[in-house]
Amino acid sequence: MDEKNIKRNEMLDSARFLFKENGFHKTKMEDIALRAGVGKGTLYEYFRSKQEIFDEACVEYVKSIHNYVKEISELDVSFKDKLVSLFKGNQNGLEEEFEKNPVDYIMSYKNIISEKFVKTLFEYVSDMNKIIINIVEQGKEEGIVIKEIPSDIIACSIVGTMGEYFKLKMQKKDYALKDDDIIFNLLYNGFSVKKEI
Amino acid sequence: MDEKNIKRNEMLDSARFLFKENGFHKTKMEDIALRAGVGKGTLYEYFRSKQEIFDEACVEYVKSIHNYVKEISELDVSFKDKLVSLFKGNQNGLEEEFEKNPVDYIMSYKNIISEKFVKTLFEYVSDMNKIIINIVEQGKEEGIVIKEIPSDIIACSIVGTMGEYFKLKMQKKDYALKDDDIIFNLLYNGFSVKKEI
Amino acid sequence: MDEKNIKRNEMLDSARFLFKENGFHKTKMEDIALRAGVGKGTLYEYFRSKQEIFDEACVEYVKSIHNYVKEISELDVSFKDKLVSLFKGNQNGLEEEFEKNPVDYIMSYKNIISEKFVKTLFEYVSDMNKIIINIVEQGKEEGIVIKEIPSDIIACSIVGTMGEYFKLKMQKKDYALKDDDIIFNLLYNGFSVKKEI
Amino acid sequence: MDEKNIKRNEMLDSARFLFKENGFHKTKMEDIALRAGVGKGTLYEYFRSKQEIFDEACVEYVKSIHNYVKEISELDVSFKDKLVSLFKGNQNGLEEEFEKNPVDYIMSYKNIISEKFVKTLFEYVSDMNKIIINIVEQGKEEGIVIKEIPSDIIACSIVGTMGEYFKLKMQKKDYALKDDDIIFNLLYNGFSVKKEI
DNA sequence: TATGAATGAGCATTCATTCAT
DNA sequence: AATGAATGAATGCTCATTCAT
Repeated sequence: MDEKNIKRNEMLDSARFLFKENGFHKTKMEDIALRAGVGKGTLYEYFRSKQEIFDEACVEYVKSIHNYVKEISELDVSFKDKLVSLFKGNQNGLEEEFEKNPVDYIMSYKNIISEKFVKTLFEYVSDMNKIIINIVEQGKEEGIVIKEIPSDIIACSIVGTMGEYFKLKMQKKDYALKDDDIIFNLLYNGFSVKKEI
Repeated sequence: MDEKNIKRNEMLDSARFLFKENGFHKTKMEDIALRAGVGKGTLYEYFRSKQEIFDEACVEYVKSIHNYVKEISELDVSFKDKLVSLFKGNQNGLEEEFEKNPVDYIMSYKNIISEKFVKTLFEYVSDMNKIIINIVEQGKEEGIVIKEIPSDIIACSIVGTMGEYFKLKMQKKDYALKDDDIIFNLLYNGFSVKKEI
Repeated sequence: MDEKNIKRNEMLDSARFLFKENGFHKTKMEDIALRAGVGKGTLYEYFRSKQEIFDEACVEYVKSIHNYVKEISELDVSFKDKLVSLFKGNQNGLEEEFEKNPVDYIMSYKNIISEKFVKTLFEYVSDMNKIIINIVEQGKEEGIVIKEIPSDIIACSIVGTMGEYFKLKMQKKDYALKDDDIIFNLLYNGFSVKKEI
Repeated sequence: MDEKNIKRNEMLDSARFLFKENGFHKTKMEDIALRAGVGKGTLYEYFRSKQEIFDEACVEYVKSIHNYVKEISELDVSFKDKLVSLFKGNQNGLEEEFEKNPVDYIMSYKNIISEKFVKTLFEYVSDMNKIIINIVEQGKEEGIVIKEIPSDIIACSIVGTMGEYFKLKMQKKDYALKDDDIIFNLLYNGFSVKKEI
């Protein structure tokens, strides 16, 4: 039965790769089967339809990000360390997964993912938001984050900046590690010139 | 000739609406024609193919954002006012346009948009990035933005935060105008508690 | 009213040229109109349909061959001269018309020409056969053609040889006028070596 | 693999029948499939397109005539016997095949057959001409055919007469076997009255 | 259980024809 | 009378899915 699951995952991996590479409609069941090294009919022994494969692949994707964020949030470390960990995401083999914000990911597939899965996925995303907000609130408790700013807005800033920064990093050839420090400093202190007395 | 262009735009609008609503593959030429109030054949008098309609609609979309940003950048106002204007985008009927970052938009359609148009679109995006960076540099000249932080990283922060904030706003039922102030303050000063002497 | 007929013929000529060049299905009404220098709608002022244009063009073609043969048959000249005239057909601007035997022509279009016109055309062809047979019979009366051979079979030989000879001539670069004599001799005396006494 | 070829041929036969009966454009893929007793999609498992089916059917047709002629030419029999065999073609189930001269056949489809196949077909035809000319030259060697007449012109006469004679035979209800003798005599000795001494 | 040959619903596209100007 | 923009019926082809082996 475990062997069955291994095979299933191989198919799902083929599918994920091809969906990412060529999109849903340009990916044919035959391609998936070929890449997974099985017959076309076999796919239907493990999945009800192409749609189901796609749905599962999507859930898998969003789940992986969710788990990643959840794991970080549950570490017994400081707010700052959690923030750093979140930003390192793309250095752990998850790069390609993180190239797209989960919400944008879902939105771009909203006409392809089965309706009920869209709901599931948004639940994951909503949960992720809560987790991020929890991290922010840990920062407030630690006296690092200003209590007066609503946590959801701070989460916005963190997530948005993080996403754009990822994109920048990916295309930047002269990316330097110190850029990471700069981005943290930016989040902490903003970009305005501080008037010294 | 102008009349011809009006009709053309009506068709393009129908198409845009349906593509946005149902995606490329679920949108049939017949649907587009029906919604535009013309015959199926008429579409082919104005466009070579479904693909061409889609490409044009995409370009139109990215162009509209590009123009919006460009216009703001060319205003004879302060850095701060330009920033404010960028953030108001979604209050001018462009909301639905701005619901997605252009890069994510292009990426989500990268398997559908014709290759040559993907290139065109990325040129627009690249130009938009430059425009935003220019605005940041105006801020530096005005002595408002810290010169030591690379402008592209600041742009990241602005664009990313802006995007996420838009999403938050759209789903927030109790959105208050003061939230706008909060987000600006966040960008300017970050979220860290400032130690007073 | 005569002017009307001139225009009509211009359209028919365009059509004939294009049908011959590209075939029925690759010839669009728009092409015919364009070549005739009129609007697409105008074609429908003069003809009921594309089919009608095609039918008329075909009839015109077969009629032209029929008339050519008929005219020759009615000349007040000897059998031999009539035969020579028939063979000269392709030297009078009718070459391209004669490149195909009318029967083959009709057969190759039997699925395109309207049924009632196929009938008409075969009547023309049948009449042409009779005319050729009449010419052969004139030859018999003149004591030149052997009376014992059925005239229709002789007509076969003349028409078939003539057709193939035309094809040969068209592709032959070193065609010499004396070839014409050879072919006549062949028809008259066959190809067998004659045993002299 | 052989089974696959049998099926393929069944489809090709359906297609050939329908193309012959109704022409290329009036023959729908669905009709071909229906007649072959397979699904529409199956046709595309065996052929790339309707065009490919048509091309193959044409090649098959011209090939069959070519082979027929080639086989006769390679028999170890006299010139006369080869000629007789050629004229019997239509008594061996090839009738319907021979109803049209291959050149006329190709010409009538020149706008439908793929260009590269037209070339292939004309190569077959050209080869057939050479074969016929070889037969004529055998006749010369045997001392039966007059050496002074160019062989290609004699071939013209044979092929042309043969073609027309076939047509006549097909429509003749009172066709008699002795007609065959008459036609041979005609080819050998022509139609002119011979002056006896 | 695994397979891939067979299937046919579904859709983009073409082009003869119409009709308002 | 002449036009050409608008039309939609008609059809080739794709590919997810089935099922006999």
